[in-house]
Amino acid sequence: MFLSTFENRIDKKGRLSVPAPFRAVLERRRDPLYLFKSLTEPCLEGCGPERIGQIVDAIDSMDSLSAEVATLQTMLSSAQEMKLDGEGRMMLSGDFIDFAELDDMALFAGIGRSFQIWLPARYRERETAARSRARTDGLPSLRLGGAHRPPGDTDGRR
Amino acid sequence: MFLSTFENRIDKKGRLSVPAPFRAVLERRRDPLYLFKSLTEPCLEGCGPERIGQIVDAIDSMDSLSAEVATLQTMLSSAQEMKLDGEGRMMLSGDFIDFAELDDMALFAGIGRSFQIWLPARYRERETAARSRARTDGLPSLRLGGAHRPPGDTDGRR
DNA sequence: ATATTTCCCATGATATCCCAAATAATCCCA
DNA sequence: TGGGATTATTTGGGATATCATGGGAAATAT
Repeated sequence: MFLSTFENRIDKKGRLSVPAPFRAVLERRRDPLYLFKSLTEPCLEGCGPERIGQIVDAIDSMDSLSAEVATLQTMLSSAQEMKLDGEGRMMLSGDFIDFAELDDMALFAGIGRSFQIWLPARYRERETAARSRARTDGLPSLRLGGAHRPPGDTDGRR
Repeated sequence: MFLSTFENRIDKKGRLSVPAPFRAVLERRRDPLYLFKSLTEPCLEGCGPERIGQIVDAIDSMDSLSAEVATLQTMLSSAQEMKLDGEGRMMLSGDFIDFAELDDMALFAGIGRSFQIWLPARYRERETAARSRARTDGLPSLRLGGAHRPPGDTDGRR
């Protein structure tokens, strides 16, 4: 799972360290890292191959003429497999830098099965907005059930 | 179950002992400990992996454009898996310390399936406020044996 | 040839490990 | 029941390892 946030520097050669905990998630499965442009927000998304596969499968199962398919294809066509150097750094293409409007710092935000890369200031704005929404609107309805498991269920989920 | 309150010192390296009874709860299941910033209050929340997994799964099953997803992502992005040293201590990041406005003492308050970490003075304020509310407004309706929530109950608990 | 990328090693900051001291809780026997 | 001993737990500090970062040199491409 990709969790937590990390803020790393983009050096003058354009290199950016992938946070060690995120690398560990990928290396445990010997997975390469893919980055692509978010469809909905000015940030980059990072994930392993299984998520890319899910998108491919979703496209295959849809009407190939639909607008949704065109949208998903946009994600795939922006995706790059990132190669990391010996120290776990990647080089961001100018296209990626421009899209996320990054300058010399990048903020990695883990969201479970994937993570995002943001301009730090922009991420913080968004976080503040989410927190004030949570205070006024309440928390999202999560079926944080737990209460209904039958006795003996030891909950093997991760 | 996480119960009772404990007050421990944050040493100058930023280390904080997790109360032994709380560690016992996690170790019995061989669960790691996760901390994240509360969405609504100036405190940290601690839990095991099952709650994190519920959030991850909820995100995957929701409309990824909704505000609720952004809120849940904020929770995950603030979550960290805490590694404990041989003595059962964790290192609090500066972000966590700032968010909960902790200085050199931290109060752990067990609330069943999770616990909270507060600045001790702030926790006590809150506790007395809650007690006086209970006297003036009456008790919230408690329905023990809660296995019977009707479908659609959104479960505002945290 | 010139610019860019990749590889390699150095460095400082910070987290982790390991052992020891201090404090608090528990036990046991009178 | 009391008090001393034993154990569990918390706290402290030094040594070690990890990680982000920076820069030079080699390799690759333009």
